[in-house]
Amino acid sequence: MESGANKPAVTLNDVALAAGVSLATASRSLNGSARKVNDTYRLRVVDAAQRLGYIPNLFAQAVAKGATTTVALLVADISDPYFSTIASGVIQAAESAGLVVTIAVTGRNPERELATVRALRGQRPRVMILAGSRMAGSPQEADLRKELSAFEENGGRVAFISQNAAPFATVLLDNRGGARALAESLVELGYRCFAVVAGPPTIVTSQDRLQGFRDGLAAHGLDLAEHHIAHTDFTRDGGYQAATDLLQAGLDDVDLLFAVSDVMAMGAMSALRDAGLEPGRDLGVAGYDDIPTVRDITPSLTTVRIPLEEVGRRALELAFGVAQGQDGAGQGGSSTIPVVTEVVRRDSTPRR
Amino acid sequence: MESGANKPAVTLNDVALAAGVSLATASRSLNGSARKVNDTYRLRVVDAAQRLGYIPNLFAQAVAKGATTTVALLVADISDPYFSTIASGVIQAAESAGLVVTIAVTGRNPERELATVRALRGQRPRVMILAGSRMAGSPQEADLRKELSAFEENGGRVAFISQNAAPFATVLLDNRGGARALAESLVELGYRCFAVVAGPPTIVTSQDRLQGFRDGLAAHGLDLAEHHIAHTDFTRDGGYQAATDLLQAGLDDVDLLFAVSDVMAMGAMSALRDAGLEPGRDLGVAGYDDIPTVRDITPSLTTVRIPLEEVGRRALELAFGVAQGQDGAGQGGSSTIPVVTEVVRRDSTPRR
DNA sequence: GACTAACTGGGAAGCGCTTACCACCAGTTG
DNA sequence: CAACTGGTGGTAAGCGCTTCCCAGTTAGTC
Repeated sequence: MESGANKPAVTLNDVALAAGVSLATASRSLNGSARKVNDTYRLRVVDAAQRLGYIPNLFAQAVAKGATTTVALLVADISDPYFSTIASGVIQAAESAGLVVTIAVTGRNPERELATVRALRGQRPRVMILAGSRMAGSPQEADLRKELSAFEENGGRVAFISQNAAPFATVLLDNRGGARALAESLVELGYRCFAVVAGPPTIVTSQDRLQGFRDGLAAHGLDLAEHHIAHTDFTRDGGYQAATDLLQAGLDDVDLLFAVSDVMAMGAMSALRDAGLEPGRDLGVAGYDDIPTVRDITPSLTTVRIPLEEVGRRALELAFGVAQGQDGAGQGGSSTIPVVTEVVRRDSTPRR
Repeated sequence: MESGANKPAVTLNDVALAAGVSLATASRSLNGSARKVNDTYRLRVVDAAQRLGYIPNLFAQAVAKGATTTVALLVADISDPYFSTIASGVIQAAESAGLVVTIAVTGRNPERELATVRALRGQRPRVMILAGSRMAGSPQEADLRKELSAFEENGGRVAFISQNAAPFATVLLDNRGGARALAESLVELGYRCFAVVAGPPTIVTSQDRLQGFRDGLAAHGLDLAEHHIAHTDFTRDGGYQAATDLLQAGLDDVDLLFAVSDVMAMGAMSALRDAGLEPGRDLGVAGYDDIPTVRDITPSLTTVRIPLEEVGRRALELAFGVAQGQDGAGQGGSSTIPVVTEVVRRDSTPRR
């Protein structure tokens, strides 16, 4: 049954016919071709296209030109403000460059990520941007790398948003440095005993932030007790759960709780409250990322600011970036843009 | 200079050659074609594809088949949790159906929206989902409608996520009813004098929520004073600004502030605080949407729950939905799915 | 004024893939 | 055993578009 009546879409051919010119001329008139077309013809074509409601078939163009206008973005979870803010930046930059963005979700699952990259390759995007990918020692890591290299060899560009991703262009997030700076500034505020809500041990982002935090404490001769670290999902609920666990295990002497992401920090704060502790008053709390909402919560959250939208924009620019010298064999170039990270002190960490 | 060295991607032809079969056989072996292929051949092809790292070119497939596997999603602002949560739902549903999602941002600008729909049409997506679109009396409205109808006539499907969008399939958000229910439950809690942070007057969503709220009050013989309504952007900053303005104009007798979206409510709460008022204690506050964060803020926000992820999923299902009877001329069918909306009472509105 | 140069249409090949359509080969069947 | 089926490869014609290449025209040049 279906809906029937599918009037096929208007094609360039229809336009050429209507304008009484050849296909070639029509094509040349409608998109910035190098070739000039007599104004008389051009106008006739443009007019016909207008009248018929012609819309060029991007796919056909892509096939004919052998190049697309697509940018693929892989994120762990688009409903997470961290990623959606980055996505916003990518989309902004892409749209202003006339590119279309395709978003895929990997759910922080290496297997899924690999599969997604494969599938996305079928779209022959100009650029693939991977955010929230870890390149940790997962078994799929090598495959991923191979897949991406192959993609680059076919002329694609890859950009990571990450703390390090050796052979690919990367917008470098200095998670370790940021966490370290945070730790130091907390110590300076008078905090002395810390607990951490960390992500899954395999996630490099979490590892780095944890390690950086440790480094910062160590610089002041302070230590982070192993039993004051809880590993959990990189989500609000994970944060809640981990904080609850920590609380149960005993947090008596702890005066500051650091969650390795803002989203987790928010969950943790709720857990504290549910346990009768007031964040900021009974216990300092700090996060990481500076997602938009955390300045509006109470107490406003001390965190490490990453200019997320900018990161998204930069990633795209980087991918198209400077001619990478290093020509010859694939290896698009492992250029890198560092991103300035900054500790933002708010009400959740009053001076002690 | 560029990067040179672009080993062209492996094509089906290469695979066919390597497997020593014809192009047709290769094609038939690699994707569920109706035709059967001798196992001997099939395995040879599959094996060759594997070895060469063949990845089918989606665009070429699309051109050849005349049908794509793309879903286009238009949102006002992807970094807004409202939209990113919906997007998450759409992406989930799409991926499990083997479809790829393309996201475009309209910034709540009708002109941009129209342009985007046009551009997206070039992708010949199977479905276009429009969220946060208003179909209010904007001058572009007719054009949009025409564009979308044309899209449907060419075999595309359109789904709106909205409060009403006459000629297209719609996941119906009962903004009016939700706001009305909210108002009534607030009255029941003892609130008597209200102020509203509304969106731009042209946005239907805002109009409806405002009107519904009014209706709810009216049902109890209460009124909403004109000077207790502030119109502003549909953003956190808009909410902050509007609340500040209201405060300045005098809010003495008001005991509840309703913001027509949670994001705005969050901004408004910050404004209240900055003015020395404690939300929930000095003044009740309510929002709309139930975005994930609002249960974690303090005080947790009373709001109207929309199952956003589900809405996204539903939108996609609806678009593919039931054979729409109504065949014949275009008009994919203006079927509709209502979404259950529910008042969630939290700490920002203690009983008075 | 003959000859070259510079333009600009159009024809047609081809991008990577699907899918009629045809051919061929067993395997029936009376 | 001839005519006939059903099944399965291959051939080739597209899908909508770009672009190479050729040819015709006009403009320049000595």
